[in-house]
Amino acid sequence: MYHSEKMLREKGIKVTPQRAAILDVLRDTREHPGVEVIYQRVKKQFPSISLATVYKTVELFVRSNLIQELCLTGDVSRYDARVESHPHVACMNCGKVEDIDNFDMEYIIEPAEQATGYKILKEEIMYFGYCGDCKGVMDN
Amino acid sequence: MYHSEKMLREKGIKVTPQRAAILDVLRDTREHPGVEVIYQRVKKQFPSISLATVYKTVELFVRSNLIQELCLTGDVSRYDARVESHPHVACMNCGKVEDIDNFDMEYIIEPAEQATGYKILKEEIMYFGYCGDCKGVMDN
DNA sequence: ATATAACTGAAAAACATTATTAATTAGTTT
DNA sequence: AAACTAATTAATAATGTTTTTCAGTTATAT
Ligand SMILES: [Mn+2]
Ligand SMILES: [Mn+2]
Ligand SMILES: [Zn+2]
Ligand SMILES: [Zn+2]
Repeated sequence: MYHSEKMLREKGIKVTPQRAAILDVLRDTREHPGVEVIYQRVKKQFPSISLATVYKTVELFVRSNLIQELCLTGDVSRYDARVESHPHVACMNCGKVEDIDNFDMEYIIEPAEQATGYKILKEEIMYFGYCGDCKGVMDN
Repeated sequence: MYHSEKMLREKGIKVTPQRAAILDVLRDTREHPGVEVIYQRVKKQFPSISLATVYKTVELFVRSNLIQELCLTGDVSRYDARVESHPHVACMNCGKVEDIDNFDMEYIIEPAEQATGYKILKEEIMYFGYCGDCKGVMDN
C-alpha cells in the first residue's frame, strides 16, 4: 500500500514490498494475528515469501515500535498495529484475541515505576476467559 | 515437604514425591521460574527426574489452579504459586519477573465481562521494562 | 549507472513442547 | 500384609516453533 511505506520510511527502515505487505496486513485487521496467519495472508500477494522473513520482520517492527507483541499462555505471540497500551481479552478455547473498547482503564506506569524501581516501557493488560461463541460449548 | 502434599491431596491429585517437590520449589521462591529452572532445582533432590515430568506436572497444576502461568513476550512461560491476580513487572534485559507489592490496583473482571460478553476467569497485568540492575547498562 | 550494505528465501539448526511406551509406583481392595 | 489396578515416571522420539546461515537479490545513496 501507500501509507505503510511512508511509516517505514519515517522509522528509517528500508522499504521492501514484503515489509510493506506485512505492515498492511497488521494495519488492516483487528484480529491480532500470529506469524503463521500473517504469512498466509502476505503469501497471496507474494507467493514466494518465506516464513523466516515474517519472523524477522515482525521482530524489526516491534523493536521500531511500529507494532506491539502480545503474549498468551500456551499460544504463539500475536501482533497488533495499535501500539498504544490498551486492554485485550483472549478466548482460552478458540484463541481469539480482541480489543476491549469503551472500557475505562487507568494506566499507571509512573506509580509502577516508583513501586518497583524499574524503567517501565509498556503495560500489558490481558483478560483470559471464554468468548460468547465458546462459553456455552465448554466441555467438562 | 509436608504442606504441599496436603495441597495435592485436597485437589484430588495423586501424590508423588516428584509432584510434591515441584510444588515445593514453586512455593519456596518468589522468582517465578520457568520449567528449566524448576527442573534443575528438583534434580538436586531427584537426580533422575525428567524434564517431561516437569512439563506435565506444571500443566496439571495450572489446570488444578495450584499455580498460575505467566507469559512473557519472547521468553518461556513462568510459574507462580500465588494464584490470586496480582501485578508483575518483567525486565526485558535479564528476564527477571517480580511481584509488585504495596501497589493499589483495581481488579475489574465484572466490567470487563460486561464490555466483552466473555466469561472471564483471569486478569493478567504485566509491566515490561528494565530493572534497577539493567537500566543503567542498556546498550544502544 | 554503479556501489554497497541490507534484505530475501531456502535450508539447516536450535530450541521448546508434546506424545509414546515400558517399567514403576500410589492408592485401593482383598 | 500382599495383590491389584490405574496412574505416573523416565527416556526417547516426534512435533512444533523460532533463529541462524548464506548465496543471491534488491533498495538506496552517490
Ligand atoms: Mn489490540
Ligand atoms: Mn507473582
Ligand atoms: Zn472462543
Ligand atoms: Zn534486569
